Parts: sequence; C-alpha cells; structure tokens
Amino acid sequence: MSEISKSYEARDVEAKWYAAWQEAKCFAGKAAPGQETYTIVIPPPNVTGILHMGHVLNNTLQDALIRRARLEGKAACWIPGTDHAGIATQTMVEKHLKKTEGKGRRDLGREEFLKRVWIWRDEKGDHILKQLRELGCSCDWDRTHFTMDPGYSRAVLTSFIKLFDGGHIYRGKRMVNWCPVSLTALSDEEVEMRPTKGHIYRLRYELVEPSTTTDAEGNVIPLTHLILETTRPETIAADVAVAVHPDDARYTRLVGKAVWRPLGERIQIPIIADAAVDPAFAAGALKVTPAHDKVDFEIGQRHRLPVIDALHPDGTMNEFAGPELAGLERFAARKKAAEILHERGNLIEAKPHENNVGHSQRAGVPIEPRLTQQWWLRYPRVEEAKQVVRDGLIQMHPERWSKVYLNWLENIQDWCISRQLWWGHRIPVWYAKGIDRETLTEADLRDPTKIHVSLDGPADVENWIQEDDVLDTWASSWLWPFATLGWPDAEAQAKAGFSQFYPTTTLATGADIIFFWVARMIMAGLEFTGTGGELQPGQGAEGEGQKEQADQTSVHPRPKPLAPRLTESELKARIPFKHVYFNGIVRDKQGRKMSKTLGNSPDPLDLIVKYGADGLRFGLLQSAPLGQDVKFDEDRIESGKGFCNKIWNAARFRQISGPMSDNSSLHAILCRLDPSRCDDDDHAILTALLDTTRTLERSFADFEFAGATQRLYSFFWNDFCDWYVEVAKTRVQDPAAKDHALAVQDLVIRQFLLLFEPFAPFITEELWSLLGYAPADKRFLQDTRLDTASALAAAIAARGITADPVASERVEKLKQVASLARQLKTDQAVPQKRDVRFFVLARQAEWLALEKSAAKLARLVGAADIGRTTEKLALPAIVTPLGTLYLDTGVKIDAAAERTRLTKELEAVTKHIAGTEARLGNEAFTSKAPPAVLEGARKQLADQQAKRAELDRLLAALR
RNA sequence: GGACGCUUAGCUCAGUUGGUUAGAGCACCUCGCUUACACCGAGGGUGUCGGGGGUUCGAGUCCCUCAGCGUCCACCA
Repeated sequence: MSEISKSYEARDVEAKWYAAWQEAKCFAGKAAPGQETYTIVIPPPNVTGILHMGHVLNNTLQDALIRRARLEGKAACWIPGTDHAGIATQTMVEKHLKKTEGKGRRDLGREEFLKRVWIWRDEKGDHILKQLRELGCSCDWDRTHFTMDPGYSRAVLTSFIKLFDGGHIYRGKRMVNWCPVSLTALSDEEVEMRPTKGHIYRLRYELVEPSTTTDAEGNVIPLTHLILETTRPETIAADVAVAVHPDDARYTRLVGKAVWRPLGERIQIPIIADAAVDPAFAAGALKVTPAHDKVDFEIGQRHRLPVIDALHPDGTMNEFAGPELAGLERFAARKKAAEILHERGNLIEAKPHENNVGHSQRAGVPIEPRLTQQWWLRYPRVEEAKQVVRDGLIQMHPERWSKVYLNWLENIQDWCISRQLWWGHRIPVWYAKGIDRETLTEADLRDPTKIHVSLDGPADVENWIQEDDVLDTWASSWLWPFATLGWPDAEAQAKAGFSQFYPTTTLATGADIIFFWVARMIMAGLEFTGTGGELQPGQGAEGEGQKEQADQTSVHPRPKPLAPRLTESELKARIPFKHVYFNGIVRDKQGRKMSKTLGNSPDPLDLIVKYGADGLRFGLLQSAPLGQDVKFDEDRIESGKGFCNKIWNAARFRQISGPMSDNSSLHAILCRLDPSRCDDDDHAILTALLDTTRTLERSFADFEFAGATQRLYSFFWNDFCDWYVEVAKTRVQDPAAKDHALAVQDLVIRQFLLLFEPFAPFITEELWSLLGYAPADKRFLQDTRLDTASALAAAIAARGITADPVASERVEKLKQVASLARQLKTDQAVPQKRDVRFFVLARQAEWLALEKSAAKLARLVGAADIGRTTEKLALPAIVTPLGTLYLDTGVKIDAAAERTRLTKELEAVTKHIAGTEARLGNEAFTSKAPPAVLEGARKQLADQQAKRAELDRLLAALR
C-alpha cells in the first residue's frame, strides 16, 4: 500500500487501470450455468465516427449499468461494435477521392471503389472505440462487431432471404424519396420536413375551348382559363392533367375538357375530377405531375395518366422539361420557368411562400419524389411488436416514448430497403441474363429460372447478373442484438452464449432513432430469433439448418401464409431487450443541439484531459435527468473533477489518520468495530450509508441517474466529510476510541467506493487498491460483490450494532447548534479564531446531551471551549434546539445591535407561530389532516413558542 | 393540423403518493491557507414556483385554460 499523493492525477491512474483491466479480461461476458445475466449491446457508432458529447452521455450510462450489474454478481456482457453507415461513409470516401485524385466512384468502378472504402475504414475506422476506452467503458472488446464483417454480413443476407421466402419482400416501381446528391432512394424516416422559404406561383392555364362557370349568386359567367398555384413551375412540362374536386360547382362544366400546357410541348391536357384536391386551397385547381409528386402520382394512377419524368437523377432537368430548361439545375430551372411564364403572360403573380419541404437528412438538400424500381419490405411481426410494448414485456423509460412507438407502428408504411449505393450489403438477388428487369412481375420474382436468391449466388453465375443495389444500413443494424450473438450460425451462437445473453437486458439510446432502430430491432427480434416450431424453412432450433439454407440455391417456395401469432413465452424469448432507456440530447448552453457544423461541441477527449474521465462522466450524469435533454455546462464537469479530488483527499486523510488495519473484506472491517464505542455520529453515518445504498438501488431500477449521482455527492461530501470525519477527529486522537472510529470510516469508504464505481471506475479502483480493500485473491473492485442495503444492515447488526434512528435526530440537532454557533460568530464579526468561549444556558437533560459532544463541537465551531451556564448572561446570544448559546468574545456587548438582531429573529418566529396557530385553529384542518401532519404541526408550534419565550427573555435581559 | 415535453434563485437543475418556513450545484459577497483537500472550510437567498381559473383544511405538486420555448408525427399544391 503506497502513500496517497496530495492531489488526484486522473490521467496516470486511468491509463494504468484500463490496461490492467484489459490484461485481466475483466470485461469478458461469461456466464456460469444458471447465473443471472445482464446484457447490453452498444448502439453501434458509425465506423468512421468521432466521439462527441452525445456518445459520452450514452456510453457512460451503459457503462454505469453494466458495471453495477457486475458488482451485483450478474454475468455482465456489453457488446461493442461499429456500423458501416452506408451513405455517410460512402459520401466521405467519395469526397476524399474527389479531393485527392479528382475522381468519382464511377471512374474507379465498383470493385476498386469498395477496395478504397475498406482501406479508408482500416485507416480511420474504429477510432471511436479507442476513445470509448479513454472514457472507461467496460465493453467486452473481444466481441467487437462490425456490420460488414463476414459473419454479420451473412446474418444480414440470411435475414433478407428469410423475409423474401416468407413473402415479406417485393420489388416495385413506386414513388420514393430520392436524394439528388447521394443518388439513392431513402426511406421515409431519412427524410426531414423543413419549413422552406420560396414562392408560390399563380398561373393561368388557357382552356382549349372557352367555357362558362357559375359564380356564387348562380350567375353564369364566361371562362377562358383556369387559375392554379404551384411552388414548382419547373415541372410544368411534366404536367399531364389539371385536377379539380368533383363537388366543386365552379368547375363541374369543365371536367372532361382540356387546357393548354403552358410549358414544354404545347399540348392539351385533360381536366379531371379527383377528391384529393382541396377546393379551399388557392383556386381549387391542381396541376397533376405524376412523376414529381406523391399525391399527383396517385391521382395519375387513378386516372390512368401517363408519367413524364422531367428530371435527371442528379436533380438537373432533362429533355422532357423542354429545350429552355433542359440541363439546368432544378432551382435555376424554377427561376427560368417563372421568367418564361411571365413573358408568355401565364404568370399572374409570384408570392413569397413558406412550406414544408422534405430534405435528405444526410445531404441536407430537398429530396425529389421519384418513380423508381426498389425493393420493399412489408414489416414482419407488427402486431406482436405493439403487443410486447403494450403488455410491458419491453419497458420504455421514460414510459411516454411507448406512445410514440405505438403510434408509428399503427401507421407503418412499407420500408424501401434498397439503396443505389455500393458501400453496404449487396442484395443477394441475381437476375437471369437477358431478362428485362423493368417488367418483372411478382410471379417472375418467384420463378427460379428468372430470379435467383441465395447467400452464395447461383452455381452457374456466368448466366446471372447480381442486383446492383445494397441494403439500407438500418436493414443490417436492426439485427444487432442477435447477430452480434452469433445468429444465424448455431456454432457461433453457442460460442457467443446466445442462449444466456439473449434477450439482452437494456438498450440505452436516443429517442431520435426510435423508428430507425428501436422499433425495427423489436420486429426483427420477434421474427428471426426463438426456437419455436412455426418458423420458416432454414430457421431450426438455435439456427440449425443454415447449411440447408445455403443449399437452397434453386428453389424458392411460394410466399408462406402469415406466420401465426407468437405465444407469450415465445414473445418473452424473442424480444431483443427488456428495457429501453432513452437518454436526452446533449445541448449547448443556448439549448442548441451540439453539432459539428455549429462547432459548439467540446471535444470529449479535451475534457478528459482537463477533468479526468471520472470527472467528465460524473459531471455529465449529474445533469442528466431521466429522459430530459442535457444542457451542457462545463462547470458541471469541473464540479465532477472537484468531487473526485474530494474523495481522493478523504481517502488520503484516512490514510494519514492511522494505520490501515485489515480492510480486505467487509467481515474484517466489521470485526474491528467496537459496538460499545458506537456513538450517535456512528449511528447517524451508518444510517445514512444504508439509506444511500437503498437510494442507489431504487435509482438503478428506475434509471434515475441524476438522483443517484446527487445522492452520492451529498452523502460523501456533506454527511461524511463535512460532518462525520470532522467530528471523528476528536475521537481519532483518543487512543481508546481510535480503532473503532477508523473502522467506521473504512466501512463507509468501502461501501461508497462500491456504490460509486459504476460512475467513476478509475478513481474508485485506485482507492480500492490504495486503501487495501482488495482481498489477496481478488485484485479488482469489480471482483467484490456489492451488498444490498438489507444485507449490509444485517451484517452490521450481526456485529451487535443496530442503527439507532433517534441518534440521527440528535446529530441533526447538534449540527444545527454548530451552524447557529458559527452564525453567531459571523454576526459578531469574530474571526475564526479559537479564543472565544461559548456558554450554553441549558436544563440538566439538555446539558447532558451536549456535554458529551462539547469538545468536538468546540473544535467544529472554532472555540476554546463550550461550558454551561445556569444564569442569563449579558452576552450576544442565539437560541438553539439545545438551549441558548452565549458567545463570549471578551468585548463589551453592543446592546443596541444585539436588540436589533434578536428583534428581527423574534419577528420571524412570531410570524411563523401565527401561521401555525391559524392552521391548528382551523377545525377543517384538525379534523381532516392525517395524524402525523397534525402532530408535526403541534410539535413545531411548541418548539417555536419555546423559542419565542426564550427570545423574549433575552430581550428583556438587554434592558 | 395532431401528439409529447419543458417553464422553480443570476445560470443549470432537484423537488417522491398534495402536508412544517420550496432545496442543491455553479456564480457572486464576507471571513478563514484551523497539520485531508484553497479542486478547501465557515457564513450570506424578499424565488409573483410562466399567467389565469378550479378542486382541497392545505397546491410547486392534481384538474381546466392561456402564453412562450422545444421535439416528433402529418400529402395541402
């Protein structure tokens, strides 16, 4: 045991212990037969990501949970890994290529490009996992997964095949959200609606045959054109109709007639009636452009209208937009179109207009609704996914998120899972050479001579062409909780301990990915895991039958009828996690989300250097109430560091105070206690210790981390350091009482370190070691079990010490006396010297209570001594719960000032008494309030009355 | 247009099922380097608990309503 240095140097300690933990494989997730497990899968960060404050919060929470579980004796397993992050990574590499080589991905070709991405990944990837180590995260690093690893990829492709075979997947030409920058389709979830300022253009479409309409009074008036409004005049050349509401009397006569299309080829387009048109909006007429708007597309379908696509995939106009616009970028084209319409007299006015426009979440540009061939998924197990949350098999914290979740599932839409990217899992579908992909029917998809679907591809691969598209990243990460445990390979599952660690226990993540990830994982877990007999071919018990799957190269069964609903026990076995904890978003002081572009996010690594990993962890959690956003404040982190330093010094003081006797087990420390020497302070601190232990149990059960950290803070700093250690100083100097007093401190510090370790693993480990708490055969803190409050209470009781609840009250009173004494000194402008004396005017019983504590009290308040007086003194006085306290400074009393002070005090007391009397005088109150409240009020009144009486006497004495 | 969250001290936030005189940290002021810690100790708070209404003996806490801020969902051209 070496000497503890004067201040806590976090960085040295952190590096040393992390290496030791890894060396000893402390974080390995291994379960003994029958052992309770606690599993967390990390929300896999982007493989090329950099640690930001959101990660710090999220991972600190996970680490706290997993470390606590370890201390509770559970087999804890925290599975780390990274996500290949399709679009994000591909975009990053493309940018890099452009910059360094001036090339695009198509210049390199698919194979070469992918090679470059892998090189990039190997160079820049996994950096974030190293950063998590700096933070102290106790992941089982040997289980690190990457969504593009061979095993994981196999899981992803297997899931596709299973869903395909089950009839959940289809291919279809439908409207998708197209990103003109990334050149791929996106799912609805990847589209963000943003209020966007633009213009709305009021246009006239000339009627081919002038007609008449009826005004509000029923008068028939001539009509030469239709008025309609659009925000996208550049797409007019792709208009194929104008629609009005069928019940709109203004236009009844016009339906079936035609207008001239004002841009592009001057052709006639029909006026049709469709209920999708809102007659109250603008003029009640809508230009129908099926290729460029979802609603228009649907109208087009209903009326069998042609589709004219006027845009290139990259967002520039094509030849269908007309010679004036072709080649222009879409927003330039919009301007140009408006100019042309103006020149032709079709533009009535252009008004500034703000509307919600779908933007690509990643690229930040408006998306284009675009008609393309894509792969779609009908979500499996939707009903069961609702049920498991509704029935509480999966609990969300805070609970309110389950409503958001259920609402989404109620309105769920098919998932566009194909992406026109290269970086990702290439869809395991091969088309027979020579077939036309555009015209494939649902039946063709099931025809093995036309379509081949398998893990390893067709044997005669030369006759086939593989699908170009890859899967949406989320269509791989939705398998994360079980693919990381070996699914679907039986051997891998056995090795990973699937049967023990699945379902995982808690998922900690941000609510921003509740749809992207959480909901989908639940459906995937329900669909793919489990050992029930109703499963589809190739999914036998514990993933057996995968070989069979691999052989399934030529036969694809017809879609199965919907799988039967799962039973309660199947649901329980298949859910991917039991709890979902949604942590808040870390915001800056102004409440803005922290982001790279704003530059308002501090680098966590800098903070670790400045405040230590423990300081950062503790500081952040202190300000992270359940499910509430966190406003980041560096002062909090600083206070986290300050707390660590306080703990450090308390430990150091303990070491200085006396020999470190046997600390190697709870039992050893308990044996050093001398029950006969237990005083009120011992009882009070042990009571507080048990209470803190109990609070922590509740906090972890309820995911109330802020409460937990606050409790630890106030217990250690206020209860232990500020009071217990201070009052114990007197006893520690008494050879007879010393051993006992130090044993109590050792007991408190030991339990505190165990409670604190999940939040601050480094400093606790260091002190655990320095103070000799580690048994000979168990080097690390985590090797010792954390006793529950009741177990600890029982152990202490077994040593003959039962916490005396009244002792805490007496100590509270003493604390008040100390505080009042100091107050009196400050009031009298007495510096904190010791040459003052206090006298207590106390009855015999009170004095007996005080006398025992007089010496330590004197020390606490900085007095030479505290004596008793039986008569009133002409000295500055203050009324305390244990009698009137006089301060003798040796200076003549300033009677006037004293009178003022006491009068002020008297006024406050009188006011309080009046309030209490009024309450107690109220019959409604005395008859209806519970006895405890009533008694409390009476006691309070009595106390205050006694105080008033004493103040009256003191004032009288001053005359 | 729906749904949810937030509004308490200068700042960041606690306030359990309604029950003494609403708390903590930071910041600020005063005093103190008392042999663990100046990353410390002691003392210092007159807060319309966002506004209004209601229920109740009693409301920061429950109900209604309004306002501001934030988030999510939604096809209004």
